[in-house]
Amino acid sequence: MVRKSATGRIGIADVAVKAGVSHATVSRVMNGNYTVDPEIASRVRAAAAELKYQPNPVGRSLALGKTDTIGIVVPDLANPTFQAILRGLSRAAAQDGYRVLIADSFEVSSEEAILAGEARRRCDGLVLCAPRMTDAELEEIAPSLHPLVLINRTTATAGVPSLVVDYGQGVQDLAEHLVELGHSRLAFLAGPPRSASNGMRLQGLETFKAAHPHVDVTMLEGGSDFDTGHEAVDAVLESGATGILAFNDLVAMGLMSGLHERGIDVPGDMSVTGFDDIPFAKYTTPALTTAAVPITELGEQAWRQLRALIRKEENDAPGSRYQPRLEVRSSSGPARAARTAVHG
Amino acid sequence: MVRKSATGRIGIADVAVKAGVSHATVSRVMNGNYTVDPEIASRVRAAAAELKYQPNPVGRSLALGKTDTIGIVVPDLANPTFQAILRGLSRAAAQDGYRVLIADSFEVSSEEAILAGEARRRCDGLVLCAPRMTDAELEEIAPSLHPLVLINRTTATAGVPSLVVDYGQGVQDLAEHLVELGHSRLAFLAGPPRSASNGMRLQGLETFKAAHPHVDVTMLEGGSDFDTGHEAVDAVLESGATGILAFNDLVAMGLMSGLHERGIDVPGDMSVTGFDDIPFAKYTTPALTTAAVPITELGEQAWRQLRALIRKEENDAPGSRYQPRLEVRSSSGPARAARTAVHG
DNA sequence: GCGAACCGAGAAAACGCTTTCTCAGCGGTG
DNA sequence: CACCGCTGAGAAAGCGTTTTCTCGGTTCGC
Repeated sequence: MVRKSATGRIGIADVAVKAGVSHATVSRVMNGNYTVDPEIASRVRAAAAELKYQPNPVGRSLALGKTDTIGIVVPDLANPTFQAILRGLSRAAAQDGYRVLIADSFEVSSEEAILAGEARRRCDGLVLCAPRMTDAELEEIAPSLHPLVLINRTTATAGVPSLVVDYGQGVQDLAEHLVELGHSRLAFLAGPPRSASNGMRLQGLETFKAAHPHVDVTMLEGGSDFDTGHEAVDAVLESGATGILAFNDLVAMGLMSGLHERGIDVPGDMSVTGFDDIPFAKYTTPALTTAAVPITELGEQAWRQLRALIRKEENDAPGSRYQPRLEVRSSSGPARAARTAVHG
Repeated sequence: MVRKSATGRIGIADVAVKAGVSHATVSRVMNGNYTVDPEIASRVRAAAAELKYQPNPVGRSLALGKTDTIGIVVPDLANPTFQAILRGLSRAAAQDGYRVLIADSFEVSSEEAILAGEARRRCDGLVLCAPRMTDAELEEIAPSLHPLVLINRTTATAGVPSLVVDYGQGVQDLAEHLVELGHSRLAFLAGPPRSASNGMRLQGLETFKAAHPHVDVTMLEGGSDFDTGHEAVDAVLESGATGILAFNDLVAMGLMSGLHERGIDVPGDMSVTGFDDIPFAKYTTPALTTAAVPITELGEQAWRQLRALIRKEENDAPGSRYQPRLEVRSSSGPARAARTAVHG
């Protein structure tokens, strides 16, 4: 009997009729506008409660010009790193009454820009993790995406904060660690060729090589998941390296699993390091030496920055750089020669 | 110069002016309504392209009464199981042009209903994973949430498909497996007390106990994460059990890590099983024996069911039941006594 | 050659809400 | 007692679309 015509749901008009006031007044009451007579206000509230009225968010959004929703574009929802960013973001945003719309580009770089645009139009702001997109493309779409926060990328576009993890430094720390353990032949099991964070790692390795001319660093092609690591066993063995820097923890885990199948002992015969310190890294056997990134915090921070943009606040910290922390566990150990020396 | 007044973005009106037609005609062209003169249509398209016009989804949603978005409520975004459901759902929905809005209830049961309602109002449909909500509460809100798909719960409300994993059967299979290995003292490291899926496991165990009166099954309190498992080491040891059924893989991993610290050999001294077969289960050491659930597929299926509801199609399969598949790996092995017997 | 059916496009209504505008009604003041 | 300012609530104008309604202009049939 209270059913409204079109949508079948109860609207502001129904409450207005029931309370014997105009719908404008209902709106005022619902939004805590205190210019309404207390007596009428309570009558409206009673009517709303009785009808279980809940304002339609779409109508509200149109009128207010905001959706109380933010979007996030990720390249792969199966990757624990992005899951953690999403979690941190979602949690922080929820505390301020915002919801999160997700868009997974499934590692297809051509989708990234389109998804970003679509998501942005439905939301009040966007967090973009688009490692495959070219710089030129990013530069082109960034202005239309504002308010925008970038993860692991930077742009010349003004007013776009960047949250970037210093992968270069992290990989250097890991390499230093392996060298200190006596490894002189390293191999880097790279990530996806056009990935931005892979580029940062490569740069870090260049710096490292310059500082350690006597250390041999082989570059191996790779990817970003378990399987990549697992399939890389042959290439890794061929390289003759005894210290392996895997693109990330997933790749490292895949590699360790493959090495195990071949009967190669980690860290006895070979040391393996990962990157990210995903929650599972400490539960592998041997526990994975890695570079820990405060990734959930990064998601939270992304929300802070985005919120500042949405509220048009002065943002004193337009972006930040995260230093990975070396997490030494048991997947890395003394190199064969060094170990023999110690034992002898 | 082309900037519109209020929102600052280009609207249909700008295109209309530029093309010298009414905004109704622009709308017709944009929606592929062929009652428009081809010459005019191309003029409109040119204007739209030049202005980079993109229809405002909020306005569209209001007019069309749909948002092309679905919502999902999960109890914990940190849990790989829900991450996998989300991924499968998101992927399947994306293929049909739908986006996913997420709502994390952070295991707070009182939030589940509220979040569900809020999310639903912004979307065309909802997938609900609300293990803590009481049956009564679920029954009460279900009608207002339609189109709705439930995960691991059922309801008497008509037209609400349920996708449920047969945890009862799974835990029975695991218990049988342990018994076959010679274990006669088992312990169940339970999940969150009010969790629906925990209840299903308990029921399964009752059935198991009835069939195996000679087997001793100790019930231990627990939770659903790493830490729970890690902290349960003492209780597990006290129970005297040699075969441990952990609530899920996360708990099993935490437990194994704790046992390892105590120098207890798995599976030599004790067998441990998990549940879910999360991607990391096969990379633990020893690799985890578990009950595999086709969880990504479950997310996909949730979308299928929801889509049928949204499109008001006849739905011949209102819900389905998933049988876990026993995945025997190396965390389970012969019981001490049995093993000795074998060796002797 | 005239009315009927038709076609294409503008005008206007609708979607559900917020907010400005407007105007009764009231109390206070000179 | 007339005027003014103020309060509180209804009317109406958006917000940006889609879609129905309407109507001038053709075209067709007889």
